[in-house]
Amino acid sequence: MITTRFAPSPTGYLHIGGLRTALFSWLWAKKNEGEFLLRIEDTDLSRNSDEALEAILKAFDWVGMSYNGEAIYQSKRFDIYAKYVEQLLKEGKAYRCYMSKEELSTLREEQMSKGERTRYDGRYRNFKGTPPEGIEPVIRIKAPTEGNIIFNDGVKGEICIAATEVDDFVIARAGGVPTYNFVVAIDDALMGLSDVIRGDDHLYNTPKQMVVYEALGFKLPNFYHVAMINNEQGKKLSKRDGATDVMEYKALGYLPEALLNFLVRLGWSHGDQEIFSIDEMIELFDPKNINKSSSNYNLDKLLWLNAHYIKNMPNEKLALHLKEYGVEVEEHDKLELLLDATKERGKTLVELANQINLILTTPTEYDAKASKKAFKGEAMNILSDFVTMLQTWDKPLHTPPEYHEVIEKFVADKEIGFGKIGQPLRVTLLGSMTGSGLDEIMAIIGVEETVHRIEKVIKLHTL
RNA sequence: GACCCUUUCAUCUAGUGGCCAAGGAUAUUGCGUUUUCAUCGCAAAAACAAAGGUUCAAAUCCUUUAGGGGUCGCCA
Repeated sequence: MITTRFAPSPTGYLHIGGLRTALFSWLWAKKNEGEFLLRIEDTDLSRNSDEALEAILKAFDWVGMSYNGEAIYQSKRFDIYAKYVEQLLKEGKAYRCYMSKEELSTLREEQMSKGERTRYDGRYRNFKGTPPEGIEPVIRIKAPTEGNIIFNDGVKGEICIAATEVDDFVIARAGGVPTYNFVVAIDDALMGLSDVIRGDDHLYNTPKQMVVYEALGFKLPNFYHVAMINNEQGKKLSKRDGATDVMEYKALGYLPEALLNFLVRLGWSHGDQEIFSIDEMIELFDPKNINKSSSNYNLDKLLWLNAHYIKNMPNEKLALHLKEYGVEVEEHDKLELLLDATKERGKTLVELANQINLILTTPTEYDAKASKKAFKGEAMNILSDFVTMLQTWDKPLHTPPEYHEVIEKFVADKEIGFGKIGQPLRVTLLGSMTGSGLDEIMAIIGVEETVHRIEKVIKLHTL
């Protein structure tokens, strides 16, 4: 049985890097028909916020990832942690340390100046005397003092860290609140995790957590440390790099399936395959194919994927998404035609919404460059004649081919090139020189609106 | 500074000693399709960080150097 988890701390929005590790964990659990659990790391009372937690849950919901059972809150488990602190104290595997913060920082400065990695020197490890007055002690765990701490990372291979690099770290603060590395190890063990997939910024926490596992006699899970996502310049992703909040991608018009496909290919691959449906990801994901090195975030690829998913999405479903972007077309009688005519022209739902609005609303502005080019010479007469032909047309006018026939007949009768009517008509209908096919546009808006738009232009240009 | 991780086209990546004078994808450029734009199709350009080894044979193994990242909290 594979059990994985995502363990965010509710101090901000869900970051795309966090979403990727969550995705990897989720996929691995799903693939093995195991469980994916959610744990909220809120042991730091002062930094938590309800809004942050809500934002994280909302982002999970948006991408369609769900977790098994109830979310676990560490803040509600303090009694459990306290019990284990007691146990370790009793067994002599942990001890009270009365070092003041001033003493600690002096020690660090000394070590730093000697060019050493800073760490606690163990001065209270075997302390038997009378504790100093006025100091509320912290609890430290006894870490091994010699040898190496070795574990086999599922991504990076064997990791070997000298025991001297791991100090007797604090497991309970003055006041008794337990610390991160202590509670993570306990919860991961108690929640029955088989596989811990996390960012490689946690690599150095692993030996510390192993000390806790060892002291408490817990079974070690498999660890996988996934390298970071950097910005396009290869530097650490920061707010200045644009969207790092998952929900921002929704606002920008990205489909969740595109974002997940993008993220799953950042640091993971399955041969040459680029497009993965959610089901395929679940079927094919395996942490053994996770890359060792960090990867750069690349907006072009995400955009391409998003365009791909828009193009291939059934129109009904697309219409549902579009509602979130202020476009109500579900009830439109030409829905299929409208979306088929526009969805290849929008890389994001925002762009697609604009394309649709361009067709659905009578233009109020006409692109200056386009109209200068299109509305010259005989253009108004040609448009006027075209109106006449539309109004006297005696065959049905509903589909694009039917409109196409009108235009064909028109250019044949007039003995003019397609461009003579095409350019002015396009600018007339859309206000711009580029966009969907004329036949489609007319079929969508109908004869009446077509005529209306042409007459509006003629009126503007004959005053 | 110390410790740990990492290094294939601009970017994401395939590649586990011979199938590699390195493959795919995005972006770029060109051509074609399209009355426009977009889509689509075809083509081009583009990389094994460097130096030493090991081997009949190295992108793949080893060493060193250089670059990038992470960690060194009574934060998580």
